[in-house]
Amino acid sequence: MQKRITIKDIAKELNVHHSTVSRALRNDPRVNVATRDLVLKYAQEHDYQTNMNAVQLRGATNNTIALIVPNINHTFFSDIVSQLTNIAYQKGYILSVFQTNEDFAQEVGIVSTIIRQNYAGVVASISKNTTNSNHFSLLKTFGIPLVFFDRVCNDIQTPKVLVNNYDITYEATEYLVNKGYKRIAHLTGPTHINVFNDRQNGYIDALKKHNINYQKKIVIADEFTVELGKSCLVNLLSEIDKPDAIISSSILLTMGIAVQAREMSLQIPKDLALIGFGNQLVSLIIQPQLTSIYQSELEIAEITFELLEKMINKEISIDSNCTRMVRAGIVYRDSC
Amino acid sequence: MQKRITIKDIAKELNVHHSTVSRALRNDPRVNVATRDLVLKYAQEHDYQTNMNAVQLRGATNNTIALIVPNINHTFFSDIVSQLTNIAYQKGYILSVFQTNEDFAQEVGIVSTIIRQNYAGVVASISKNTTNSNHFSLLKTFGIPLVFFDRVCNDIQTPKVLVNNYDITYEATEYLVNKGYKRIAHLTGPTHINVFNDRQNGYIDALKKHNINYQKKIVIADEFTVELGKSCLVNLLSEIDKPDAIISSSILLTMGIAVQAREMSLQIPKDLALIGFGNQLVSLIIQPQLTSIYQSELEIAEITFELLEKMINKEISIDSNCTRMVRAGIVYRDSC
DNA sequence: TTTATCTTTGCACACGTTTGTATTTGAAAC
DNA sequence: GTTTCAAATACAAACGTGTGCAAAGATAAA
Repeated sequence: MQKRITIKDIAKELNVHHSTVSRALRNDPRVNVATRDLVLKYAQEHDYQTNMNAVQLRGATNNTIALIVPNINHTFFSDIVSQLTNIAYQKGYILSVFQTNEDFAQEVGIVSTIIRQNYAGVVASISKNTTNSNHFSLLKTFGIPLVFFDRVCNDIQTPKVLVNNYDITYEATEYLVNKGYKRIAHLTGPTHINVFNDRQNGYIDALKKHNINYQKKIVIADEFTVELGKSCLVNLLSEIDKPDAIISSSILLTMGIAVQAREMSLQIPKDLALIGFGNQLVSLIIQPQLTSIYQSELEIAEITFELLEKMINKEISIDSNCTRMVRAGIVYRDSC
Repeated sequence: MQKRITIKDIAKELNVHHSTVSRALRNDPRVNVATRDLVLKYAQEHDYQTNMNAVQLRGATNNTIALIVPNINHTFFSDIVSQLTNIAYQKGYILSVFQTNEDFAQEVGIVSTIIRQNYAGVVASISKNTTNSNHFSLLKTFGIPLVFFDRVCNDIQTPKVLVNNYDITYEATEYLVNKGYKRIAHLTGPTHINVFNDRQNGYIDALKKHNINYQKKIVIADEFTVELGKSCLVNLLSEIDKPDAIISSSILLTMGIAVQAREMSLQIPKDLALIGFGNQLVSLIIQPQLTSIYQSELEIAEITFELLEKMINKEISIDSNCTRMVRAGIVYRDSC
């Protein structure tokens, strides 16, 4: 392992001052073309790589954007990662992804790391166990642009990209009601997260509007797995007034329900209607194909990046509180 | 946005020298307990965050490990990400994930970024379009530990964690032969990648051993999508000697085949046997459930991290060329 | 030849932190 | 009161790069 080559090494070798080398490397017009080419050639041949720590120490920023997600395993988030990676790359940035694993302590640690390095900006969707937002406001304190998407901290003034979860759940519920289902259950996540709270309210309000008094059937799942989906269905069916339809907030829970229904020889949609958030491959693979709620990960990524880039370029303030809404939609298939 | 607080700010405020503050923050015994507590208290209250650029400029390394993957969307890789994130966190590191999107230029850019910052180490699986490994050897030049997993560059001396693709594909092929299938096709990826090359060789050798002369039915897919899987099956079935079994190298291709078969009213496994790499949720959801080849992402992640950590701690050389093999297995279900 | 103007290069300091060495302080020993 | 020693703190240099300013060198105008 050889020592890292620096601007001073090049300068010494070429008998010029290191400031000349510095300028040459950045195509400063103040340096003679001949010497510039000489420097560039030497740098190229000797694999010179800028030491960004030195550059950033002088106040410059990274060309790296940090993306914080709860769980990269969930299709929604991995799709966001993919889209955002591409957009960022096209715009000259590099995207660096961090997974909190739904763990508050890890989230705090990650934000801390991001602050200690000089990232250009941060895109985040918070963990289920995030109890306070001090670490995120710290980002703002240090002047690092922050955009939330999907799961957000409401008590912090920063741009947010949301999905119209209330509306779409209202619509989905109403759709089931109009199809004749009366005992509609809702399987969702912890309601201290805006996403699940909005969905629950949409569900409740839709039932209210249609004077259906079945609103107690809300099951809060603390984790999203197929197993939990299966046991949820078992529990729901063991009660006196079994549901005849379920709106599920997670694709894995939905799959659990579908699999369990199959194992119990329940017919979908005859015995049980099913409509789930997340329009992924499995929704098409499973029989019957599932009526699903889709969200455009591309659109979310685009808007999120657009806001972040504007913050980085000081076109909008770091304290801006603008909220952008992305519309979800329903893909009608055979499970209702 | 307030100015970032530094060690010197604290020093000035507390009327001590900044070197004392520096020592206090790192619990150096040479500083008085009283002043230490004073410093720590002040730092805490004013949200002091170490400027890692300054620290790293002096030669120190990050506590961050970079993970480079072709595509975070593929379950195999997102599982690796999850596992590796957890392991790294437990060991006091933070994992930062980069997606190359199977693009060589992006891969080069990412490696360059990693070098310019001072990452503690790199874990990588190369892109499909990686034509040379200069950028990776540059990592070694700069003394940054590198471990390859799954898809590797063979021409570079560094630890590698591989899956026994040859053996398992041989085994899978033999299994189909023993089940009575004679016209076994193989749907796989570009064979300049070790993974697909190994699988293809396992397939070919198994057929050879059993004197089956059907080895021309190898289809190289340049991308892994459901759509391509579907069209591949259409093409294969349009030929004279149609296959009666397929070994597929990608879960998405496998799904495409299964969906197309369903649409053409082909019975699996009666009309067509199917065995695919990747044992994921969809393999269980689809009917009939698929016989699949699984690889332990946890085991791969563990071994990879173990090797990387040893390199970081100088327990093994940065030029070590050790190769560790992880065993894949077959889950027997209903598609053969 | 002298003066003015422009091009090119060199110099020195700053960024925030760490660390070896020097200095100060205070107390104990003589 | 002076010396000795240890504890605590201050000083200074270094890491690699960028940049305002000064200086030198070259060219053109007078």
